[in-house]
Amino acid sequence: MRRSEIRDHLLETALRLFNQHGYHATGIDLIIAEAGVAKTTLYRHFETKEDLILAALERRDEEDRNAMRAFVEQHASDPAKRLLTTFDFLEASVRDKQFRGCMFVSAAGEHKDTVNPVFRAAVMHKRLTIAYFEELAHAARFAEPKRIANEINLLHEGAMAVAQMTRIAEPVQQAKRMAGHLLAAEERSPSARGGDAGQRTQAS
Amino acid sequence: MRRSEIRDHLLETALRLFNQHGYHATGIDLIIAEAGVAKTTLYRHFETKEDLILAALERRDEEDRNAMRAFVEQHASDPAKRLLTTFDFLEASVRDKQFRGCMFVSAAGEHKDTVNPVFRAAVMHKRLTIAYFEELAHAARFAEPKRIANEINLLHEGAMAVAQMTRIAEPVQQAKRMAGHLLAAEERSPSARGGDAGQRTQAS
DNA sequence: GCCAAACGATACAGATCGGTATACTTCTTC
DNA sequence: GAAGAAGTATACCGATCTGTATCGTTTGGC
Repeated sequence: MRRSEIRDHLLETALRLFNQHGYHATGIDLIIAEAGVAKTTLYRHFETKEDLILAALERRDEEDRNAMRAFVEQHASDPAKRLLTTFDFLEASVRDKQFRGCMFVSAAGEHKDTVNPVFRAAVMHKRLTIAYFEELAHAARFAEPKRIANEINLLHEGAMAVAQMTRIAEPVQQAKRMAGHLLAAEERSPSARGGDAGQRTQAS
Repeated sequence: MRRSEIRDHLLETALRLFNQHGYHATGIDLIIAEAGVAKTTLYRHFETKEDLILAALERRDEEDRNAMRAFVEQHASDPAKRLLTTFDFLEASVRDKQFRGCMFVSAAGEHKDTVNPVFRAAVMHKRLTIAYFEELAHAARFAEPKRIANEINLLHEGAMAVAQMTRIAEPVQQAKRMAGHLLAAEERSPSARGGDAGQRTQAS
């Protein structure tokens, strides 16, 4: 393993274990054992465990948001449909055997102080995710893109929380249907009524 | 303090600390120090820390659901409106200075194994909460009370998750508005169109 | 009022925690 | 190929973890 890869390998191992067991329950000794690395090496790359957690969350944040962008852009072209396609991406994440709930919600749940850097990193991820939703809502010419983005985000959070408990993907599909109904009733700028299914009757 | 009160006092103290710092981060030594009790006493009432967590969650489960029932029955009489009133109860919980997210979601987040008793206790709480929503949805004569209950629950979970990060109550109000729009479009048994605002135009 | 149970206080056990120190080896780079 | 950075392995540090043992004191029920 090349030296520059060790840091990446450590981050991947740490992310996997944090996801499996949580942050407090995952000790440094377990991380280095699973990564096959000496403790000295870990502490050469990360000053403290908290630094490792922060680096892992930053990595996961970028990965997640990039993956969602790529998925959505590939599976839908109409901006309004893209908002709904975010749920398809979420469904794929939830269907993963390794899914155990949102790592950022869990991070905030284990570091509840609002000034804690881990808590703040979790909040930042959610802010950036909402910003993407708003970008899509704006492109879809919804009258209130900020509110739409917050509603989509709330449905995402709800679906993930329910799926964390039930370990099934159905809540995500339900959230998508709910989002579809809500968006269909929203006002949009006239030039947005392009080729997509704008009006929807009460018959589903 | 009478002997029978010690157990209650321990549970209340543990619940407060679990809510403040999380489950792993709250040590037995802190709990007994805050409760002003000897370690021997705690272990006479609870065999292990996990037993303490389970007893605390059971207590919280009953308290929460009883409080929600009482609040809803007091603030609304129409069953359909009662479904929306559950969000008012949630808003009051979130506005509490001590709110740091749903304790059951956090419990499941720190004990992710589905066979873990703590995880199962969290799941049980959610199941019972959904059962109450279904009871209300049935009384309101919605065509699909199970689906309605799951949708209301998903909005509750989403609102709590967002509020856990933002520490504001606005997401709960937003979830209530979303629930109102969704319920207004739902089919209901004819005899349910009593004195409530059954049909709602697209103008909010 | 007696007795047993429960309490408080403290010390301790054994494990694990995050993090450091040391000494030796391997790799990269000039 | 020499030098220095980065790796491994291991021992160790002090703190903290859950849980137990000991012992004297308090208390409630008969």
